[in-house]
Parts: sequence; structure tokens; C-alpha cells
Amino acid sequence: MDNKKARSAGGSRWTQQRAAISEQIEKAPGFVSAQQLHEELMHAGHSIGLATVYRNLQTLADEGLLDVLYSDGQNLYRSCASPAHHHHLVCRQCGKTVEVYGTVVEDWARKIATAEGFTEVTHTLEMYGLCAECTAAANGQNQRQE
Amino acid sequence: MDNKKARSAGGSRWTQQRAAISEQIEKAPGFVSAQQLHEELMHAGHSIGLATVYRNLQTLADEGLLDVLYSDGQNLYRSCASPAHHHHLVCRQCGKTVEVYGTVVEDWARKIATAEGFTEVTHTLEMYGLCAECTAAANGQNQRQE
DNA sequence: TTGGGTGCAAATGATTTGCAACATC
DNA sequence: GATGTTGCAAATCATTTGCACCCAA
Repeated sequence: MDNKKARSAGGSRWTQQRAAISEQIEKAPGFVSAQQLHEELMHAGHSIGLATVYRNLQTLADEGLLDVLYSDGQNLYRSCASPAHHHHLVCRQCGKTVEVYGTVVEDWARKIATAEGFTEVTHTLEMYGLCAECTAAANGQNQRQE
Repeated sequence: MDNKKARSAGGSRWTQQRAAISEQIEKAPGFVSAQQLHEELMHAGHSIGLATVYRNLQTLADEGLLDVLYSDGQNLYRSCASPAHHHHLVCRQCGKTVEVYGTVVEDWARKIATAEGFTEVTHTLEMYGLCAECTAAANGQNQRQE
């Protein structure tokens, strides 16, 4: 659960700061930005430099312990529960996130890429929508908002 | 072909600058950054402000005439040939881009999202890899570079 | 001990914005 | 002629970095 240290790569040390960051991001319900996380950490009583948060977030992401998402001009991070490759279905309205597993996309991507002669293929896939609650809310208040 | 004006939304004017930008980006072989495009325009003899390039790129993208891609801390734009939804397979090395069509991902995404109760689903999918040439080049020079 | 980690503040770099001059409709 | 657009420069803002000090191994 919180024993991320074991999963950490060899080259990096397990400091208090990293522990705090790692812990805090797991509490977050969805994706959070570095700044957001830093603020939360400060409120939680920790005293960590913003740069340290950035540095660790990057390191943790590199080690595969975090998922990264780019949105609105900034990177958002999220604790990555499973080491398995997966995607996200994020609610545009409330931010609710569902982790989606499945090899359909992977297989398809690999097939297409191979057909084109590409190797070392990776991909990024994110899905956005309105979750059930937000859809209901939207319909209840106004037919269409744009 | 180059009659993008017709496709332009009603609220925006078709200025020389927008025409130049629109034209230049169509010549680009792959994705280009705003700065890159601006530089090319200057070289091509046009005198356009960087801000104008940014503004137009955004507008054009909003109108669906351009594809946007975020990579390496900046947005990259590319002329969107077909109005049809498609994805890209980009070579990490040389930037060669292949447009990929197919409904596999779309169908899958819609199915998953619906199952989770989401509506108004959209998604982003980009694929990266090494194209045939770059793969060959990489193998020829060194077994593995990292 | 000792090299990686941290904190701070300054630096960077892409993108945005205020505002007066200007072109398009 | 009115209004959206352009240009420039200054302003933002997320992220990075230099460097002296500190701590985990």
C-alpha cells in the first residue's frame, strides 16, 4: 500500500519529503497539479519546497509510481495503483476518474504501428466525458449549456 | 484545398496574417510549434507578430482546422487535412507522421464510457514510435542507446 | 563520511494580455 | 464607420536550475 519505497528504483533515496509527497498524492481523489499538491502539503503541516515537489513528482513518475496527465497548461499527477498499463476516463465536470484496463487499444495500436513499419511503440490515451451524476445535473438544470 | 476561409467560423475575419499562417502550416511536413511557424513565416518574407501566430493557431484549432498535440512542454500544430476524426503515429526520432483512421478505439472508448455511465465522451490518442528508417539507423549504429 | 536531496530564489521559456494603430466587413 | 485583428512589449505562470546546506545510507 504505502510501501512505495520498495518499488523505488535503486538510485534514489527515500527521504521524508518524498514520503510526504507520495503519501499526500495517494489521498488525493483525482489528478493534482504540483502546485496544488504543494499547497496541500503545507496545509498538512509539512514544510517542503515547491521545487522539491516538482522534482519528486518527476522522479516518481519516471519510476512508474505516478500517472501523468497534461491538461490546461500544466501537468497533473495521480497515484498509480496498479503497475499495469491502463487509461483514464475523467469527468470534465467533477474530475471523477475511472481507471480503465483493456488491451483493445494496445493491440490495435501495435498492429497499426507495425503495419507502418514503426517499432518501439508507445501511446497515450485519455478519455473525457460527463459522469452519470454530472450528466443528470446538466439535464436537470438546462437542456444544453452551449 | 486552400479555401479554408469557407470553413472558418462566422465570428472571425479572414486576414492576410491568418491566410499566411494557414498556408504556411499546410506546407509543414509534420507538427510545428508556434515559435517554429513564426520563424518560418518571417523567413518566408512575412512580417507577423508572434502573438498573432499564437492567437490564430488557437482560433484555427478551435475551428477544427488544425490538430493540436502537446509534447515537450509546448503545443504543436498540424494542418488537419480531413475533417474526419483520426489519430497520429509520430516518429520519436525524425518526426515523420502518419495519420491513422479507424473506429476501433472510438467504439471501444464509447463502449467503456457508456458502461461507466459517462456521456459526451471525447478522447485523445497519440502514438509514438520509431519509423522504419530510424529503426534501421538505430540498429545499424548501436544496439541500444539507453 | 559523502553523494544525492532539499530549499530558496533567480532564471527560463512558452503562452497570454493590454492597448493603440489598423484592416476587414 | 464599427468592430474584430494586429503588433509590440510587458506580464503570467508552470517548471527548471544554481548553489550552499543537510541528511540518509
